[in-house]
Amino acid sequence: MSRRGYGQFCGLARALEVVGDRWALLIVRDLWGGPGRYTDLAKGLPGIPSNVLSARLRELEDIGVLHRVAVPRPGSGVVYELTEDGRALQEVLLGLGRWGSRYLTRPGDGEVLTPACVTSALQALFRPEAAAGVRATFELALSQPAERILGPGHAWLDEVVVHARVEARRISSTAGPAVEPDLRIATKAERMLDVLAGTASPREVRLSGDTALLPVFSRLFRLPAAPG
Amino acid sequence: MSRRGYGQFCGLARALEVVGDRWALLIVRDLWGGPGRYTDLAKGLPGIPSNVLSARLRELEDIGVLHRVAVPRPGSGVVYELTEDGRALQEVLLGLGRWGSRYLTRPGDGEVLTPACVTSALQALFRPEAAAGVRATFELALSQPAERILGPGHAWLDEVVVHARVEARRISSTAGPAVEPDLRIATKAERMLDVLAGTASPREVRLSGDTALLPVFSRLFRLPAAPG
DNA sequence: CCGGATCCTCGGTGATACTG
DNA sequence: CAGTATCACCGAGGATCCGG
Repeated sequence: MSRRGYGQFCGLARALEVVGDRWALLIVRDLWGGPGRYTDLAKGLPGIPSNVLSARLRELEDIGVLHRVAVPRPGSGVVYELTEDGRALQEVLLGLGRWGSRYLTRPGDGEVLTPACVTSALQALFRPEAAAGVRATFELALSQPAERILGPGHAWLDEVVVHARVEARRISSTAGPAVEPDLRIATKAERMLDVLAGTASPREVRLSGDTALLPVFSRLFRLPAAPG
Repeated sequence: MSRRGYGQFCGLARALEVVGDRWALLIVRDLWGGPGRYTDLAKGLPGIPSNVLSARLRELEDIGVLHRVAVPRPGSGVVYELTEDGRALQEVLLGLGRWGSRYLTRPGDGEVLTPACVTSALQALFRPEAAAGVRATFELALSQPAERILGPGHAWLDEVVVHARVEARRISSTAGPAVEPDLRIATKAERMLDVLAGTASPREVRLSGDTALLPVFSRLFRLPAAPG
């Protein structure tokens, strides 16, 4: 982190010098879904100081993890996009997210869900071996209580909607609603892990579409065992 | 990092809160080879302030990534050992180290090799598909120039010796010399990547044992393409 | 509104010295 | 050997302001 290195000729140390700064890897995560503009990133990273976001974007660009692209129209027009080196981080970050999800129980105080949180979780926890023969599109709508406020001026989405397409033992997950989901799952944000684990109470989950697909959906994912 | 979280209910964010602090992942890396004591860690992490090492160890212990074990004899007797959750980080860190190794060219100013750097690199860059039929023990001795000094009071190893056992398409890599290596490779630290890539000049490498195994050794590893 | 730049504060980090 | 104590410093946090 910082300009100060670790003094070691080591791939891991070098990686941490390059993307170990605070917020850096979350920026990379938020750009998985495609190019994003400064304001999109700021929205997906509630609480990041604007000067830090600005500094990280410049550092990550200098390093070659992302590059800025001028977009013709509309808007003032500059988006940030991952380079090939940046996309090469995806499998690593999925693994790190999978590891970290063992420390997730329910949203803590002041913790919110963002679309990138959900899409990355779906990809990280996906079990290809359990997806044989599954071919469906799922839409997930997670609502967050308005009380969960970070502070003045910090906006966040009161409902996070993402969708996932499962096909050929692979999953692709994108922010936003699906055009025609086979199953739509709506619940509170704090129930997300229960839905993935298959332990959610039916009374807490509102379904639309092919209801029988819910257990199919849950079996697609594996949550790591709790620590200890 | 720090006590301040990211405000997101996300596995990746949680992981970064837990092990994203500076030095934390390098401590985990240095404990792969087995339990180590405070002084061993300090030696393997040249430049880490003692208070930071102390703080990280306590934090990582609180979280459950490692735990301290009282060792009967000899010495005052306390070693740090990875827990199961800590060992679960290995594959992730190998991936991160593999990603970061694309930014390695040669040791920069003030950069040293440590045994953990070399053993983790061997494991990270190993290609199982290229190890079919290979069954051998290699010893690697990398010498570092004495001029590469970090500062007063910072000791480091002037020669890093590790060994690797390749068998059944797997590699195990350990610090220290091998009991009876099939091939011993000695060169300067700055030539390490050349040896792994198979592009080292024969004049720069001193071999002992079955010399014909050198190309076999080099083909066991793949270095990522340079960035850009 | 977008894309930052600027200013200030606070606390983690780095470096050194010291102790059970 | 295994840390704790102390202090300077600089990056992160937080708010505000500015040019297109």
